Amino acid sequence: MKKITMQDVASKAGVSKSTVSQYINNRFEFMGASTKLRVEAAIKELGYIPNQVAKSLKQKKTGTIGVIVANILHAFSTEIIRAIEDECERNGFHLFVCNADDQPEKERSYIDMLVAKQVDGLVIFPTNGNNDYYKQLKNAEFPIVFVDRMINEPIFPTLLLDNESASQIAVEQLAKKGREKIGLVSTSIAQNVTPRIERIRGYKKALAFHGLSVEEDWIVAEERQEIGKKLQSIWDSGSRPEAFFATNDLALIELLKFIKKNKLAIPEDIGVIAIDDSPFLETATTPISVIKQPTFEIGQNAAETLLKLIVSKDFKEVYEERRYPPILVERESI
Amino acid sequence: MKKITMQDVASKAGVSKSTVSQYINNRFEFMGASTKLRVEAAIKELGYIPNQVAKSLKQKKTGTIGVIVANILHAFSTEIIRAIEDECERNGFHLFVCNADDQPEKERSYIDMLVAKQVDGLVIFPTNGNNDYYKQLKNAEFPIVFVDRMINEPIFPTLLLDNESASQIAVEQLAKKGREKIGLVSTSIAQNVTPRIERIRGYKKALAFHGLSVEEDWIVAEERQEIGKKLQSIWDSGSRPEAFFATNDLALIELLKFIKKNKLAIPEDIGVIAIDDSPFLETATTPISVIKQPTFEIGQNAAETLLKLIVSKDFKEVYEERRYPPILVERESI
DNA sequence: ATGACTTACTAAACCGGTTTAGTGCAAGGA
DNA sequence: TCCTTGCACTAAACCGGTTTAGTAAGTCAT
Repeated sequence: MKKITMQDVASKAGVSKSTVSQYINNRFEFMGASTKLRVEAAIKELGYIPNQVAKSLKQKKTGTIGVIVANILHAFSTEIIRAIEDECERNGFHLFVCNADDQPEKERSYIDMLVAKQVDGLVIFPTNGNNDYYKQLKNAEFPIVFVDRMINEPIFPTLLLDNESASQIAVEQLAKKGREKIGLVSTSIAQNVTPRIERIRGYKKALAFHGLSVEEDWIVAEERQEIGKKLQSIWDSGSRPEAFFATNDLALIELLKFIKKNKLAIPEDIGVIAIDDSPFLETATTPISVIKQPTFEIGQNAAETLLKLIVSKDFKEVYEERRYPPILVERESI
Repeated sequence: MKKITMQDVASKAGVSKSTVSQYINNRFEFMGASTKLRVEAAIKELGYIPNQVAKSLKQKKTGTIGVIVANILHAFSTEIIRAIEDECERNGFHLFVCNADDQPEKERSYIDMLVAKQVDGLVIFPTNGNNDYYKQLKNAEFPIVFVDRMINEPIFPTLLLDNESASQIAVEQLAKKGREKIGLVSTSIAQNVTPRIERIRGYKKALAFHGLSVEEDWIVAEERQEIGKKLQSIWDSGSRPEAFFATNDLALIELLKFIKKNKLAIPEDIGVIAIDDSPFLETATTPISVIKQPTFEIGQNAAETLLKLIVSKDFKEVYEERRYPPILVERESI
C-alpha cells in the first residue's frame, strides 16, 4: 500500500497542497467553507497522516528531546524519566531515552546521534568525561539541562539533590538513636560522580558535627560486585560499625544481602538508613528508613526548564545549580 | 551560530554536495585521494554533523522504533524496554518509549504520533481497545510486534510468557508443602488483559489437578488501591487461605503490605509466591519465592523479530504466538 | 469606469540530505 | 586519428511538507 501524501489529498479535494497544509495547521481565516469540507472529507477518506519528518525538516524542530541517563539501573533514573515523560507529553514532546552506562564515550556517541536526529534539546545525567563537548554545544546554543550531577563549569541549568543535607539527615537519625560507629556504603567513586562525592563529604561533616570520628575503613565505595566482599572484610576484621548508611538503592541492595548472609538483625545488630526509596522497603520485616529524593519534582522541573530554554533560546553565561531538599521517611531500621 | 550543512562543507572543500554525500556514506570507489582528504578536513574543521531528518525524509526510514508499554510501573515493562534498547543499539536503532497507562485512547494517540514521526516499526503491549486499528496497520504493512498480551486475531508476531505454566508451578510449589487453601492476588481483570486472565485460569486448572477446590472468594483481582481492602475483608471473614499467589509485582507489593499490617509471619502464618522478581525480594527476612519471566530473552527476541520484519517486510497472514517458559526461583516463603 | 481592498486560493521556493543520469577528461585500443 | 572505456565528479530531481509572494475574482467607494 502506497503512503498517502499531502499531494494525494490535494488532488482528491481538487485544491493545492498549500490549501491542505493550511487546513492541517488550522489556519481557516481565508478558507471557504466548502473547501474546508472537501479537504476534511479527502483526509478522512484516504486516512491521511501528515509526515512529521518532512515538517521537521522545514521547521527545524522535531518536538523531540533526548534523555541520557548515567545508569538506568538506578530507580532514581527511571523515576526521573517518568516525570520528564509526563511533562513532555503535556507539551506535545517525545523522548529518546539513552543509557550511557557511566561511560563517557557512550555518552558522547549518544549525544552525536541525538544531535544528528535533530532533537530540540537534551537532559543529561553527565558523566565527567565530555566537558569540552558540552562547551561546544553551549557555543552552538544547543539547549541542555543537567540532572543529578554537576560538571566543573555550570554552563547549563543543573538540578540535583542537596546531597550534603541528605547525609546530614542520615547521620543525625542514626546518632539520635545513640549509634556512634557509623559506616557508609556507596557505589564506586572512581569517576568523581557528584552525588557520591557530596554524600560522603556530607557524611564526614555530619559525623564531625555530632562529635563522632571518621573511620576511613568503614567507608565502602566500590563497584557493585565488590561491595559484599569489602563489607565482609570489615566485619571479619572485628572492628565493626553499629550502623550503615547506604548512599543509593544499588548500595542498599548489596548491604542488605550482606546483612542477610551474616544473619544480622535490623536494627538490633545493625542500623540501616539509605537514600532512595522502593515500595518493597516498606514491607520488609523491619521496614527500612530512607531519605527520598523528590524525583517527580526534579524530573518535571528539568523538563520545564529545558522546554523553556528551547523556546526562549535565552542562554545565560553561567547557572547557579538548583538544589532539592531530601525527604526523610522514618521507618524502623535505625 | 549557524547550522553547518552539507553545502557548507562542499563549498569549503571545493566540491559538490554529491561528493560530500558520497564521502559521508563511505562510497569511495570513484573518489580521488586528494578530494577525500579535502572533504575530510572540511568536515572536521566545520564540525559538520549530517542532518538525519533530511536523510530520513529521502530514504523513508528513520532508524527509530516505538515501544508502547501498557503500564510502565511494572518492573517487567522496564526490563523489557531495557532488553529492546540493548538489541536496538547493536543495530543502530533508537527508541521512543511511550506509556499507554492501560488506556486504549492513549495507546491509539501514541500510535498515531509514532506513525507520523515515521518510526520504522512498533513494539506494543496491546490494550484490548484498538484491534481495528491494528488491522489497518497490518494492511498498510506496518511492522509491529506484540509483547506480553495477545489480541483476538494473531495478525502480528506475539511474544509472551507461558502464563498457565507459571500458575501451575506456583500452585504446585504451594501444594508440595501441604498448602490446601490457596488464594490469588491480581491487579484488575476488567480489561481482559491476557496474562491476568491466563494466570487465573492456570491457577484454577492447577488447583483442580491437585485435587484442591476453587474458592472464588479467595481470588482478589482489583485495582491496585482496592487490593488491600479486599484482602482485609477476606481475612476478617474468618475463612482464610493458608497461602497467596500474587500474579505480578504490583499485586505482591499490596499483598506484602497487607501481611505486614496484620503482623503475619511468612511462611508460618501465610505462604507467598509471586510472578516477577525484584532484587529486594531476595533480601527479605523471609526471602520470597518467585517465578521469573525471561524478560531479557523476550525483549531481545521482540526487537530481533521486529527488526527482521522491518527489513524483510515479509508479512504472514497470521502468526503463532511464541511462549516463554517461566523460571522458578525457590526461596523460603512457601 | 476606475482604483483600492478583501477574500480565497495557488505556484514555487525551500528545508538538507540522497540518488540518478550525465559530463568532461585521460588513457588505451583499433 | 577516432572511438571506447573508466575515472572523478556534478547538476538536478526528489523526499513531503511549510511558507512566501502573488494572482484572480469580487466588492465597494468615488
